[in-house]
Amino acid sequence: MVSDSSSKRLTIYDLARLAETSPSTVSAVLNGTWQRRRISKKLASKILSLAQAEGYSANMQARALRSERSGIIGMILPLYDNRYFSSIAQHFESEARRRGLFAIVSCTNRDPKQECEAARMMLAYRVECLVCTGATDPDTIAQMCAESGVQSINLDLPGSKAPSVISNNREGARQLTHAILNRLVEEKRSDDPVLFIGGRDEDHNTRERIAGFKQAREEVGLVTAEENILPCDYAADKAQTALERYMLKRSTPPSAMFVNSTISLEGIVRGLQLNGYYLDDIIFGCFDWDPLAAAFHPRLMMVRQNVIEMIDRVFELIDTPPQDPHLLIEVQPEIMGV
Amino acid sequence: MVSDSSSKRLTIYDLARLAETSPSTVSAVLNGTWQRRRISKKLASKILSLAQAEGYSANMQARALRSERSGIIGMILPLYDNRYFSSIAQHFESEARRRGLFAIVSCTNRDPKQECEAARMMLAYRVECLVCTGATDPDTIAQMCAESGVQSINLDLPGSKAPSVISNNREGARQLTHAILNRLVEEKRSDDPVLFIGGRDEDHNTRERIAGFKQAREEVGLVTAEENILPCDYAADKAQTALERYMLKRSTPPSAMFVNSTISLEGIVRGLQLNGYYLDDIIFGCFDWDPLAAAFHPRLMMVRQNVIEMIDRVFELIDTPPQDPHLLIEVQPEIMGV
DNA sequence: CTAGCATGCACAATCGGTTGTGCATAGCGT
DNA sequence: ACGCTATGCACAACCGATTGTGCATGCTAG
Repeated sequence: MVSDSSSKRLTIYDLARLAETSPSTVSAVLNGTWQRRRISKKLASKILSLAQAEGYSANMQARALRSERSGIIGMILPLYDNRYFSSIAQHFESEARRRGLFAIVSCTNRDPKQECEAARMMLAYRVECLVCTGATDPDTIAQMCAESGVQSINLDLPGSKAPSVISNNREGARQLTHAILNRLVEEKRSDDPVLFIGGRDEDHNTRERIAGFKQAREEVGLVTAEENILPCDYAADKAQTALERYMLKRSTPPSAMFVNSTISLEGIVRGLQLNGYYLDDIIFGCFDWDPLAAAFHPRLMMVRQNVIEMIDRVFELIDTPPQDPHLLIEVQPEIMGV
Repeated sequence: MVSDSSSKRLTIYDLARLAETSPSTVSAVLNGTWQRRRISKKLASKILSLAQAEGYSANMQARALRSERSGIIGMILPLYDNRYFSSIAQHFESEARRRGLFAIVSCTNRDPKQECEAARMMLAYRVECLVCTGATDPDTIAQMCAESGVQSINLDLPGSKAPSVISNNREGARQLTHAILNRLVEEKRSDDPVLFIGGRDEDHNTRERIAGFKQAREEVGLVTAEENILPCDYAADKAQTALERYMLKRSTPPSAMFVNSTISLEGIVRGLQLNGYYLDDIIFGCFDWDPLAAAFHPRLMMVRQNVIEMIDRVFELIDTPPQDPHLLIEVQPEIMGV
């Protein structure tokens, strides 16, 4: 490693001087097109070993500028801090890496303005594709991408201007609800009501989950009272107060609850603990997955969305872009702890 | 919005044609140096509104290439999937955004090879600074950065070739241990042993935490037997089997445990549940923070590292790079649930 | 002996910005 | 009327790669 004392980094021009050849030849060798350009094997290996020895690393900005390919793929994400979104980020990254792409992920706090701003930044950095995860307003972003000629894909929440990959929320909710109801039967409490709590009723996923919940109950001959459906938003505090308000009318907590995310579960559990209720007898079904929570509670069943398959589907869409922007791919989640 | 049907994006040359001026003028106006270049206010606002109307967005690759400033700041991270690391990523991102920088975060699975590879990529994209979080081998990366003339900073785990920002692990552990011991006294079980479990004894943080643990016990006149210190690595399975092996000699679980991360806690709780032990009486102190876990267990105390302050310190170091690469900044964590 | 092709490489334009410099014109003082 | 400065902008070089094209040279075939 000769690394100049000058902090300037090596360019193909430096390598060309060192190898006594031309920059274009160095470029061809380093980006693998040298056979097509009929560079001799001898010169090629000379340049390669030189580059190695000197620790050359290509300036991606220059490459991107000239080749019109940034090598970057972007994702916007609501939050990192739950197992679902963080594993989405993680798999997205490693899958991108496997394909020689550099993944950049931006966290937008479920805020449409931040989503737009992040998308604008990503487009400025000339991402080759933008994956829009759990966006509150996916269509605006899809529109921005389309105007820049950049492919976009929706993940977790569907949109109408770009293909979408989501979980089969209805079927997952149906299965989770059946699991809850079976557990009630096993424990001879089949007449007790089940409370659905958490999520937003404007949001596609919540609506589907409510539909699955009702459908499962219908399938065993139960009708669902609207008062037992509480889409009070996701936040822990909202869920906690919603439950407290619900319980004003009754003296005991519901024997079973369908909780629409771990963050809602957090509020609910905290509220019940604070009020001195014994938790272990309550049957929880949570449409989300957190192994630490699952370890703590014996009657907690969880839906684990199939992140690996979802990310695979996303990259398949990237490889062969579909014609239909309404394309909706639903991936089956798994019920844990039944 | 006139957006050409041609998918080509607008450049300063297009804007110059539209505004009947020169590209250099457009550039000066758009990057704010127009006053210094004595462009008339009239022309400036004409160009600005044109850029707005046409939805111009600068090509960051071109800008970075010419100005030698990518506007990118990088971070490598072991994992996303716990509250500590995910909030590090989240605050890093928003703080970077506040400073007009674009954050890119890469997940390296505690694997030195992946860490190196990610650092290489980041350097190829000409990050202006690299923050190295919880790296297994921070010095190698600091070395790579130094050779490229890029500033680097260690976070969470210290290194010797770049300044480091970490939690005050020893003091945090000392306080957590005191909290555990106080609880034992309150519950009249002060003679029961306390088990330290989880972490790696090669790792700086674990060593410090063990030291803090022992120190706290010493301060109340207790000596710590080495058999009660089990740095069995972080993974859930490792912790589970380590605890099971430990319990072969005794019939009941320890009344109190100092658990060195939520991932270890997961294995321990799961193991105890599987073996039918009643958890709620066990006092847990966990050097990590997870509000959902905290909601579930009444006797779980947790250490919440002060991520916001740590990230602030990191950016202060970026703003005014210190001369001494051995600089170690320790941030006080907070004990939750005492 | 020479046309013709393959081989091996160098030249130069280009991507889209940034920035040092230079050149008009206008305004001002004397 | 003349010189001087201030104003307002355009020119062109450059950042570091990629890539179409062209020019020697060597070899083969006729």
